[in-house]
Order: sequence, then C-alpha cells, then structure tokens
Amino acid sequence: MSTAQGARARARIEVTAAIKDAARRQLAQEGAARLSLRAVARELGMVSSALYRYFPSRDDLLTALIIDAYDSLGAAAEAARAAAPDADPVRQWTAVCEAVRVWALAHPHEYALIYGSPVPGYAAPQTTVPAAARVGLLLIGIVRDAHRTSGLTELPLTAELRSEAERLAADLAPDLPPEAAAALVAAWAELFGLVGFEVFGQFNRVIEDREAFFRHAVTRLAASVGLTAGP
Amino acid sequence: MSTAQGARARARIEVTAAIKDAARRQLAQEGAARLSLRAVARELGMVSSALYRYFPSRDDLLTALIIDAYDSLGAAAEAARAAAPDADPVRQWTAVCEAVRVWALAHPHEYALIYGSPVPGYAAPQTTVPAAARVGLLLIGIVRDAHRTSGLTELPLTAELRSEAERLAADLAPDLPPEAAAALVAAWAELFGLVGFEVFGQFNRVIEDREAFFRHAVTRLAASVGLTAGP
DNA sequence: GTCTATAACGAGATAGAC
DNA sequence: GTCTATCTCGTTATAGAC
Repeated sequence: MSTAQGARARARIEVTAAIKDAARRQLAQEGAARLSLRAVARELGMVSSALYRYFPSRDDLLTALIIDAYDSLGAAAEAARAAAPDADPVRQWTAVCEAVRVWALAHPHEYALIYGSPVPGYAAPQTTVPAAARVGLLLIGIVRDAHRTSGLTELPLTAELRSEAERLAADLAPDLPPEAAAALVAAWAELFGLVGFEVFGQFNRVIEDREAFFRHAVTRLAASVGLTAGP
Repeated sequence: MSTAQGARARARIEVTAAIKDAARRQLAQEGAARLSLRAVARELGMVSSALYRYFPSRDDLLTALIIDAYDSLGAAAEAARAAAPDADPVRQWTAVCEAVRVWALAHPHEYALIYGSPVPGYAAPQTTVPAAARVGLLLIGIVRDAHRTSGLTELPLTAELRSEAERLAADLAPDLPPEAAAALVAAWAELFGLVGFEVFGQFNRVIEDREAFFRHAVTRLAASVGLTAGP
C-alpha cells in the first residue's frame, strides 16, 4: 500500500505540474488577468470542477505560478553567482544581473506576472514573500561579503535619508553601512527598471546592442553600491 | 451654420471625453486586458455599437487612453522642469523625476497601462511614439543644456559599448558625448524602475519613507549622467 | 452627413439541474 | 462529469432620427 500511496502522490504531483504548465501557456496567450480555470481544464481534457482538487481557486493557481516564477528566477540568479569567481564582487554582481535579464527575456510572461502590473482583484499572500526575496537577498549577500573582505568604496547619504537608511540597514544587513543599504535597494529597483524596459519593449528602436548596453549599465550599478573589482 | 457645426463638433468632443473617462474608470477596476466596450457603453447609457462612431475598435480606444496617459505624464514632467531654476540642472532633473513619481502614484492604473505589462493581443501603433517620448526628450534636454552651459562631469564607457553609445548619441543628441547618451538612457530606465517598484508595491514592507528614498536615488541618478548642482 | 438603436453573428464564460 | 440555458464579449449590417 505504500506503493499505492506513492503512486497516488506521484500522480498528484504530475497532474499539478500539468495544470501549472497549461496555465503558463495560457498566461502567455491571455495574460494573468484573463487566466481562466476552465480554459486550463479544457486544454488538459479535464472538467473544470476537477481542477479544484488541486487548486482551491483561481487565485491559488495564480499564487503557485507566482511562487514558481520567483523561485525559477531566484535559482537562475543563485546559480549565476555560484559560477562567478568568489574573489570578484563586481563579476558576481554583473553575473547575477545578467542572469536576471536572461531569465526575464526567456520567460517574459512570467516576468510580467511578478514584476509587471498587478493583477486586478488579486492580492499576493504572504507565502510569496520568501520566493520574492531571493534575488534581493542574493544582491545583499554579494555586497555584504565584499564589505567584509575587500571593503566598499565610500557612498554619499543625505541627512534627509539617514534615519530611513539606518532602518533599512538594520532590517537587511546590520553589518552594512546605512549608505550601502540605501544604495543597494535603489540599485535593486533600478536593475528591474533596465530589465523591464527591455522585456516590455520600451527599448525597441532605441537600443540596438542591448546586451552590451545592459552589461555597461549593471557595471555602473555595481559601482553605485560601492563594489570594486577583485584582483 | 458655423454654429451648428461648432455644436456638433463640441458634442463629439464631449462624448469622446466621456467615453475615455468611463474607460479609465473601467481600467482601474478590471485592468486593460479586460477593458470592455460594452461595459463602457453601459456605464454611459449608450448602446455598444454607438461607440464605434467614436472609436473604430477596442484597440483604438486603448490607443487613445495610452496616448492620453503619456501626454498627461509628459505635461506634468514638463511643467515641473519649467518651474525649476534654469541654472541648476540637478534641481531640474530631480524636479522632473519627482513629477513622474507623483503622477504615477496619482494615476497607478494609467501608469500600469503605459509602463506595466503589455496588454495581450494589443500592439501599440506608431502614433503613440511622440507622446511616449516626451519624458525621455525632457531628460535629454536637461543634460544637453547642462552640457552646453556648465558642462558635464566625465563618465566612463567600456570599449564594448562605444559603437552603440555613438549611435545612441547620434540619434538622441548629436552634441552630447557618447558616454552621456548611454548613461542617460540607462538612468531613464532606472528611473522607471524606482517608480514602478513603488507603484506596483514592491517596496511594501521594505521602504518606509519612500519620498526621501526616491529623492536620494534620483539625485544619484543625476550624478550618474554627469550633472552637477548649479550655483 | 452624423448619429443612435435594433438585431444579429460566433465565440466564450457561467450557473445550475441532472 | 455532463448538458443546457443564459450570460458576456467584439463586431457588423441595417434602419431610422436629427
């Protein structure tokens, strides 16, 4: 009976994966706002009520897709950092940024799901937070390690922002100077500005060699958080 | 008869505006993907086919909303520049950036329409280009004026990007050094990364004092394009 | 000529009875 | 799970009011 249970569990996992795959295909065609459980069921030859065995509501299916997207992006970014030389924080930074860009260009609809316009009527539950935080935490880790080992270049901080920057540093990385914490959050948002503009077509007819442009921009972002090239 | 024509023309303008207003209200509730001509007509007490006298198709209505949004944002940004001191390019830059942020926070759904995820099945026609370019051209103008009068600080440029940067400068502002042109385009995208993260909720539970944070970030963006404070 | 209303099409969603 | 009756949608053809 353990084999029977195992088979059942395996079947459940497979069907769940098939549902998510079909939903992702629908995401590409119709967008998240029009994601329809019925259409997903139709594509799978199932009846819509059967889907509710796997996802209690459309929003739960959306949540699963969002978490998967964040995790897929996060895994790609983490792998890129792991493959970059340990001693060079700028190389690590640019490797992570480039992995984000490559993933986004390969999965534009999932990118739109997590970094595009919010889906009307949908509010992301707290369960998405850990997956959503992965790329940010990775960037923090790079800067923190560089701070510990080779140090950061000095950064400016206006008086107006001091208390917010101190709160930020306390939350994100207590060992980091507040200047670096504030610069890090800004660079994080700016990175996704660059990626979003490319994925959503704002660079059409503006930039030709987008890869070179991006590499240059994220290198400057690395400098803006205080990173300097390793040996 | 000129009065009769004027009355007709005025009525047409008024009805057109009412349709767009209702459509904007629908945009906020349902999102662009679900914008429905019939719902707009219903809200106005019209019949759906009557709308076709004003907009030949749903996509044309969307296009009109997009152009209006770009123009509203562009006008706000241009007014902010005009109100900032002529002699201080950094103040002008931050004034424009802050106007973009304020407009986006006041019109989140229209912001999503123009800088969020693309609407599935909709391709923006070339007629949106002039309106879409207004903010970018404004930022270019600030940097170009600063270059002419007070000069820019020196900027780096990798060999890899040189040809792209030269093409960019030739397209956008032939009098600007290629370094500044490349930095400008990057800062432009990064600005909308900052704004998008705030409007779309990515800063929730991360940044408290978003206004101070934003001001600090765009001041650093101004430096990244070579601007220095005036007298 | 300019506009609105009626009716219809084909496609798809939805709710409920069975 | 299935079937059906009733919604929605974008769009068009047509007829008539101003």
